Amino acid sequence: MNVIDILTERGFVEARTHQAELDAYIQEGPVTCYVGFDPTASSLHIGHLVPIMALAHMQRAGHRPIALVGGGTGLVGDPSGKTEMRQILSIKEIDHNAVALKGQLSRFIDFASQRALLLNNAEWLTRLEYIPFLRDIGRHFSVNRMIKAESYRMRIDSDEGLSFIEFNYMLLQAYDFLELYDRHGCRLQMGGSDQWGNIVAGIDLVRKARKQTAFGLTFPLITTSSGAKMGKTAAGAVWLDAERTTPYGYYQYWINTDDQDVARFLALYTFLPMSEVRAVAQMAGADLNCAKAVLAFETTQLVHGREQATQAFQGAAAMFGARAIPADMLPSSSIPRLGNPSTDAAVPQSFWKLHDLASGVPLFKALQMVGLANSGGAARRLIEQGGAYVNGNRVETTEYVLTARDIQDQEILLRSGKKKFHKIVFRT
RNA sequence: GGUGGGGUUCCCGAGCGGUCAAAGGGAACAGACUGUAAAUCUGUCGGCGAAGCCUUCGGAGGUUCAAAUCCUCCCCCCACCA
Repeated sequence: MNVIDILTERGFVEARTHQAELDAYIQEGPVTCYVGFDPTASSLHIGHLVPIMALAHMQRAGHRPIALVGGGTGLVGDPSGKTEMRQILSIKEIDHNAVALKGQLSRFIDFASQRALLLNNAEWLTRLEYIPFLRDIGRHFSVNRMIKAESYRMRIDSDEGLSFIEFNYMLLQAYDFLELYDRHGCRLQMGGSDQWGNIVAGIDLVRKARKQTAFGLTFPLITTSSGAKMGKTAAGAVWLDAERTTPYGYYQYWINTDDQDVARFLALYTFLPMSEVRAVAQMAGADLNCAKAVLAFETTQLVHGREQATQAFQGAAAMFGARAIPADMLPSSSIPRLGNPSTDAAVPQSFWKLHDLASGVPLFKALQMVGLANSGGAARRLIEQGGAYVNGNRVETTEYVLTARDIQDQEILLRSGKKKFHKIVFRT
């Protein structure tokens, strides 16, 4: 089974060019492939996981992945599939972001001793000179063809239109491919399905400029069964950066996976063997919930490490009830299975002093302070609708005032709705 | 540069002098049902210690007892023309 087969089996492949030739090329021996990441934020989010995992699978199969941080292309902004023009970032912001992305990618891919490369296309793109670029690269591109590209169509048809700077994006990405071919013999580019046009443009450029065949592979856009884009919540994206999304929050995102998505996500977002993952597709009810715990644990562990994942798992047990994971459930997972202490260390918390409570704090105000409600009005509504709890007891009146009597074991546990908890810890 | 059409609360989108904190839908939140799932039904959905008041309809002025709605200037977007 070659790596393309593995990726296909696990649900990573939407489309690919030159199917037979690509297979033959992969069989020949270790290859070099790349995926680009635009540094539009200082953290990657769940939406980036598919390409990251794909690169990790490539490395595990003995190939050499290149993670290309788009320090140069980020200056231009990819319009592919976007309905609105991207905010153009400053060079300083992009450099800062590029550094942050490198750190996050390193958790999934081993960049030691050239086993994988981490490059920044600012290295070559920012040095380009306009006229030579037009003459050497630009002449290979047909505008007639470009404007027909699916990736541009949305914008060309839209009210907002497409600016010239964005129109150039395709050339720059194609040029990246050529550059990586020249420098590192890279002949395979992978990317999201919205990247198809850009990838094909690069393949064409390598063929025209170097008379060589290059390959492309795209990933499907992952949506949840309910149709939502992966990793989007009301609060925004789910980030890999622990400062933006806590490990507990990250774990919670995954454990709330739709029933129908569990097996698919285990295949995509963990390294658990497919023989075990397939069994999950038959599960329902309690078993399936255990599988969700495994999914949440494994994904959290990948990003935040074992200790943080364990704390998130135990925190969930403390809040929602412990759950024994059967030994034969996804046996390759290293999730703790027996005698789990349920510690709530990972549960969102804040620290108060006893005298903060001296004259009592109205509950609606506390809910707001702690972040369980966005405003006093929202907090009042929450209480009115019966969604506010203190130490597990539903609060009946908006007039409720927290006092020292509510403290249990140095803590007050607040809860909003069924699953949002916050712990106030009292220190003298 | 000319002509025409636009910019409304998180998003889409009605409103076109008072009854507008602004219809409807989506998202979101809460309740019921459950399994920290989905679907469904119900309620909520600018801010304020909740009384009434305050701030919102691209920006700045103006008319009026009263402006998201009328007028002036400006900014931005789109279409067609040049």
